Amino acid sequence: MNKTFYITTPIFYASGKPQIGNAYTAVLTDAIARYKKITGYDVIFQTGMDEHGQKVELKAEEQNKKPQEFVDEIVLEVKRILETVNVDYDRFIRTTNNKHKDVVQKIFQKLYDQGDIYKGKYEGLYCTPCESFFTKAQLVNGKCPDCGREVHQTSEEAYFLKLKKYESWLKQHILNNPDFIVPSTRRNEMLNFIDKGLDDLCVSRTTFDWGIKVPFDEKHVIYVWLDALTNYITFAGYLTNDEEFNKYWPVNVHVVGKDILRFHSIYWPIMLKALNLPIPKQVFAHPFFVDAKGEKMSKSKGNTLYADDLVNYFGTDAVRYYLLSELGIAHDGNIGIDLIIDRYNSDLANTLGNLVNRTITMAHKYFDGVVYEPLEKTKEDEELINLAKDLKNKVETKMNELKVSEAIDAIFDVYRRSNKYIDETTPWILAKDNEKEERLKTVIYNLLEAIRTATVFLQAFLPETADEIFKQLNTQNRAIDSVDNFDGMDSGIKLNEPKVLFARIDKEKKLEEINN
RNA sequence: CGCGGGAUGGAGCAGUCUGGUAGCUCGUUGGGCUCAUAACCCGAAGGUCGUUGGUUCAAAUCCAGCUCCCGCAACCA
Repeated sequence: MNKTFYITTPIFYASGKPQIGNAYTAVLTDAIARYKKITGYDVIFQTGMDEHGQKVELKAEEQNKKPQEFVDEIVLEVKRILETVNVDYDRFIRTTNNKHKDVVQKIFQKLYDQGDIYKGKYEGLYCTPCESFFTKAQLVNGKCPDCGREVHQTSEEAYFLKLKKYESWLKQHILNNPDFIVPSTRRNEMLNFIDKGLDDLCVSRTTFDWGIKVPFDEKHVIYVWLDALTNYITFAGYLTNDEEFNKYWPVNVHVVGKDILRFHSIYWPIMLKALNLPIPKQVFAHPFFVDAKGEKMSKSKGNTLYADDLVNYFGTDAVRYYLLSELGIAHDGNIGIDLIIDRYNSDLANTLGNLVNRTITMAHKYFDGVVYEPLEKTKEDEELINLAKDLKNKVETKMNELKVSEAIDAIFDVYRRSNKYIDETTPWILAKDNEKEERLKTVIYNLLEAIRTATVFLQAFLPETADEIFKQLNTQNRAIDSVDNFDGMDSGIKLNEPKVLFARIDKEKKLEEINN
């Protein structure tokens, strides 16, 4: 039986169309999941929607819809966007699912019965027209950040989850497991947060209806985190399918945006601990995209980008490539139309596309597209072959550290080196000399095999492009262990016709086209 | 003194733990090549490695101070 690997994205909040940041989280998780799949893991990649809450209720009301009706529509939108960036999830879950609601109520009941949840008073600054509580830090000039009106101190009855009790346990766990929260800079932030002392977490509300009811107190709705975070176990079989639950839980990685790390690395492990369940092996808080000027994207600034628009302009893999290669694990990165065009041209069109095109064209021109067994390898070949053979280990190392952009960079190193190899070996000169025919066959073979090797790994990141390259190479050898001996291209096969993978973009024209 | 991260040629980054010729991608520029998508390959220009002081034969790297930027700071997916 293969080793299991359970990975999740946060569930998307159903208040509107997900923007590029949400798409990034999904694509990043998808890349990791795909990589684990090709390296032989039994993978479950779960994503979905958080469909409850006041905001959803209000949005639905604005559109004269029932909340359920409203979220049913948003689900289609979210799924459509995930499809445009080719996110191949195994499970798409929804918190309005009956089984989920049922298990969440049982969890709430259990935590209440054992004294981890208690009834108290939620005190805070309340804006009556907005029906919302705010913290002091959220206020703008001491007024409500949404409507700008006065807020006043008030309190409502609410249920709380005890955190204090688990504070030192959690801190120890983070200290003892350096990889539990990555990157380390975020880990430090969490430790620092704990050191200030944890206040109990409010887990119910009475100000709206659209949610899961507290089982023994129907005027209370179970508040977002206890409802949303628990999706990771309710859909993994907790209390409903022991066999499956034991197989996949604890989750290997929760991939989250850095804004919601606290909920995943502090509140969530505490909930699990209180339930006497194992906690996640790892929480990965990824950085964010800001616009080309370095400013945060927001609807009011009008600099928001959406994945489906970008895919319209550049295609699925071009967008995936930009997202995955631009952001590392720690620092925020920029995104903008002209930045994407630059990267597209230099990496996808020039380095990769042109390499595949020129190589396959030569194979057709010199040998009618037939692949011949390579003969003796010269010193000239060694560097390329060694680089290609090293790739497996490099990618493995980087992916284990979740350094997706560096893994991609290692793959492109092979493509770059291949372009150089062509100039070193000058096939067009070999082709003029009949006595050099054997050498030319070897050179072409090495190029094809280097491309094939790198493309085996590219599958995880740019699946459509990898498929197209394999198709042009006319090979089905794409398994991870086909790269060990640099002999995965079968001799005797005939390559298919070359087709341009990424046509160069005329920047001026494209910008004009997009702006109109 | 809240905590943490960062400052490296025009841009984005690596190198700092384990001091010893400053590296990569993009851009600019000269050349080469013609298999290819005006592409590819080679060379060049461009950096007092934020700042001040210290340790050392030797500091981007270690130590101390200072300046500027960015995250986190409690219920916001």
